[in-house]
Amino acid sequence: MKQSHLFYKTRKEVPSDADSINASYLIRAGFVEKQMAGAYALLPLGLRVIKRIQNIVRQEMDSIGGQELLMNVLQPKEIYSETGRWEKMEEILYKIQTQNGKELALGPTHEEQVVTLAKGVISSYRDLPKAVYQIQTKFRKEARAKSGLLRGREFIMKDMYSFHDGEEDFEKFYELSKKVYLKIFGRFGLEVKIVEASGGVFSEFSHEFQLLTPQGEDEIYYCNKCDFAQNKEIAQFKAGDKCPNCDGEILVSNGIEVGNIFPLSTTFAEQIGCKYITNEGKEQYPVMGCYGLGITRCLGSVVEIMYDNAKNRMVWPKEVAPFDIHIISLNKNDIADSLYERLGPKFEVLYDDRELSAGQKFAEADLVGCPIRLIVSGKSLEAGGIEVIDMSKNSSTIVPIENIEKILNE
RNA sequence: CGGGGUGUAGCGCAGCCUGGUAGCGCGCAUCGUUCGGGACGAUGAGGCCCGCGGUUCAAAUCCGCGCACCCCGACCA
Repeated sequence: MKQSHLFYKTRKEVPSDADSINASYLIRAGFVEKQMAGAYALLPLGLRVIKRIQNIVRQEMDSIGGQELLMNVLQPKEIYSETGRWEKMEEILYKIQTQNGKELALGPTHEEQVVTLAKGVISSYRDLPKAVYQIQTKFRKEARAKSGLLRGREFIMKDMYSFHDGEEDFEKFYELSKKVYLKIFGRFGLEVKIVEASGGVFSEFSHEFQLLTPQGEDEIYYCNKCDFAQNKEIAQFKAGDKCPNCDGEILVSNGIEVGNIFPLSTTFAEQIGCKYITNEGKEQYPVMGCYGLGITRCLGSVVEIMYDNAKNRMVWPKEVAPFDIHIISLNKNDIADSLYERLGPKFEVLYDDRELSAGQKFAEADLVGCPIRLIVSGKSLEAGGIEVIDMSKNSSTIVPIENIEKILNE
């Protein structure tokens, strides 16, 4: 992508209604634009990061047997009739009507629909286990949207639902999902903690994936030695208490909930009447789990952790960067053009082909935040080639033009 | 939902108290000089002053009612 064509504009000043580091940065750098409280448009740069996040999630969900499908944003009131959640989730549901007065909600989550779909698919223990997921925009009527992309009224979420023949099989899958979630967040460059939490309107308990950071809204109590961690909602501790599982000490931190998984038992299946015949010929309800992961929230979280506010500089983790490589030519020259032609097909490349001052190009490049920067200038050519900067290490080397691919592939 | 604050050019703001030609910075356009860390000069374009109603010869400015946004709470997969 030539930067002169890119649909974006960086800003020197942040809109005064930006309420968080992630919103300030993402707007300033031209990744998102705010439509209203809790609703952000993804501009090309932001969407590139989102797509990479989504693809990592897809890969990992597929790796444990998940199958992608896409359910509906429009949910007729009737699908809630057996679960009673039309009333229970009253405060969160955006309700609308068709031209005939039929009542609908904009989907905040999809247990009702997925179980209804499963009724048509699962009739024997031979049909189990099954796991389906979708990546979709969800709508929740937040009383107070805030923290930029971290708490929106409209946000992209991955939600997976699994169906099992018995608790034992469910538990195996549930534990597997924890591992794969940690792997996913690791690929985003995020170190998260698994935290015990309440189940809300879903189940008795749940597990949250919390990114410990002062910017988070949640309060987490965790052990400094072992894996013990609980959400404030259920924690009976205070800072300095002894860990119940080892001789460690309980610490407190804020956290951003980037994922949340719930054991649903057979509750929804029973309510909606989804059953199958076991290998002993008996009717049984499948044991279910649901597995949420906030896609747009992850975008915001990566920024909260990685953005250097003092230097106005971002370095995206390699796997989610909007572009792999940023070519910056400081003087209009054919060498940079041909380098772009060469690398373009092999990498995701952003090429700053504009005629601007070096300072302005560098300042904007710091905002875009590509992990690798290639500088083509009179100075670099005199020194023998292209300057290659690994932004995460801040290391710079001059590489002869013909060796560029070799270096980049390392 | 309760308390507080703010709405003026694409963005950041001043002007409002004390009514009288709508301003500054960034960004944008043209020209020239610059050219390895958001350069400089000159010229120029760009406005439903949040909306509706009221007071007044005259309203961005005063009064009333809405709406939106932000902050602090309450709530929250």
